[in-house]
Amino acid sequence: MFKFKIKNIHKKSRTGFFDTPHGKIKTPNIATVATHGKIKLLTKTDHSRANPDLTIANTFHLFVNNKVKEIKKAGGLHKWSGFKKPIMTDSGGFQVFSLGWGRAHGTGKVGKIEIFFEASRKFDVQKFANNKNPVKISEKGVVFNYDNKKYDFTPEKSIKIQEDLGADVIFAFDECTSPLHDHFYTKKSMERTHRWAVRSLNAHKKKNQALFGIVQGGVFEDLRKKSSKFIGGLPFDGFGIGGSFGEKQMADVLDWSLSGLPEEKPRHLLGIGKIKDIFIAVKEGIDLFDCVIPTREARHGILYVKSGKFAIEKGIFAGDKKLIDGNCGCFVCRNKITRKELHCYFKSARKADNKKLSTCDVDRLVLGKRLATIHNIHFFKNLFGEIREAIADGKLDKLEREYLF
RNA sequence: GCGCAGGUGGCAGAGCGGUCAAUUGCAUCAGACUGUAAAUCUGACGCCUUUAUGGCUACGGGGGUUCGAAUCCCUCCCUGCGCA
Repeated sequence: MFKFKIKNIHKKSRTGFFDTPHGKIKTPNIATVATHGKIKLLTKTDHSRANPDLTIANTFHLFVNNKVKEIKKAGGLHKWSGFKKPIMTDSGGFQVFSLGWGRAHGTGKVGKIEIFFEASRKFDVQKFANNKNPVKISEKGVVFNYDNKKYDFTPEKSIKIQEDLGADVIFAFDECTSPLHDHFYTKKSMERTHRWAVRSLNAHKKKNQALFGIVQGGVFEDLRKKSSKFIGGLPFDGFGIGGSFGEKQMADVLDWSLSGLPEEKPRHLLGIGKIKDIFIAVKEGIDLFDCVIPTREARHGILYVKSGKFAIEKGIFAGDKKLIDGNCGCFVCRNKITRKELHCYFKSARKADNKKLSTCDVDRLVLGKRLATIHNIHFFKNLFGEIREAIADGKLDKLEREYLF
């Protein structure tokens, strides 16, 4: 189980197959984010229409929403959700950041240059003070302060929950650092994450689940290399590259992060990403991704097309009788649903005069968002199909030029 | 014809003597979203420019009261409802 077979290598890129109890994952590939075990807004039928190759659910959010017992009782995420292909679960390590320093710092994990400047100027102001972080981190683990309740998490607990959830691939519990953290903090955090990685390994008993360790180290070369070597030396089934990035440093950070990992095991770049970043990462040798972009942006009315993404709510689409993409094979385009129709679904449900939306309006709006979600998932699935083909043909650069993002 | 209620920026609709170029929503335009606090959030939205505690034109038309009017008065025009 969990054999990873590399099929083609072109420069640093590779294609391959990763065996899981729910089938082979062709790599490179992307997991569609299904935080609560299901893709937001999609029905079961929608799910099979979108037909992602794999999904990733979230340990923290399922736990906080009291779903774990129910899912365990049903026999795990696959039976509970009806999705028969590979599923991953994230450990909750990202929420240590997104609900913690991310909120305190007001930043995402991919830092923008301006924010660095801002931060260096204001670093000692209260905004960045420790007491602003609603997540308390200690050697033992983490206490989340979420929704006015406290939740204790430890590596052991995260693994236990992930075993109950029963995904094919699970992740070690880590701390995702903020791009605004300095070398000192990032180092301390990384070392703690390393100790948590060992604890996660020791806690993991169910051998029908692959456990991936996570490389940290922020934007710092020495830390990334050290983390890569340390985590790469542990008997994980695969590896996640986690933590924060500078917006312009993706390639470097990946190069350092992969430097100590064994070639023959899969590498998953956690939470990335944008089309540009995906190409950068594949060229560095990343095999797996997951990202909220396809689904979240769909809900925000952004449709992906090879020539760039566009916002379907814009006025120019009110009378546009073209398909989203004439060459697209997704459920929406195959069924000849036009941009005009989609525009209508998104716009028809706007509330007026402070009135609440009628149920009917909400249904139409949600229909638009569902269709957009199905299209975008297909777009990314198709992108990865083309990436695999291009790597095999040694034409990845040519393919990258076709995607105008 | 009489009575009543109204006429405010692309639309809906606040304001009812100064702090009003005018709340708010929609529409429009621009932007954001990277291991989902997100079916979300941000900005612009009369015209002009040296982009400013700047200038100009504006709340149906005209006239008036007032230091000052979208806000009060007169008149005309228009709309809706009721009665003839």
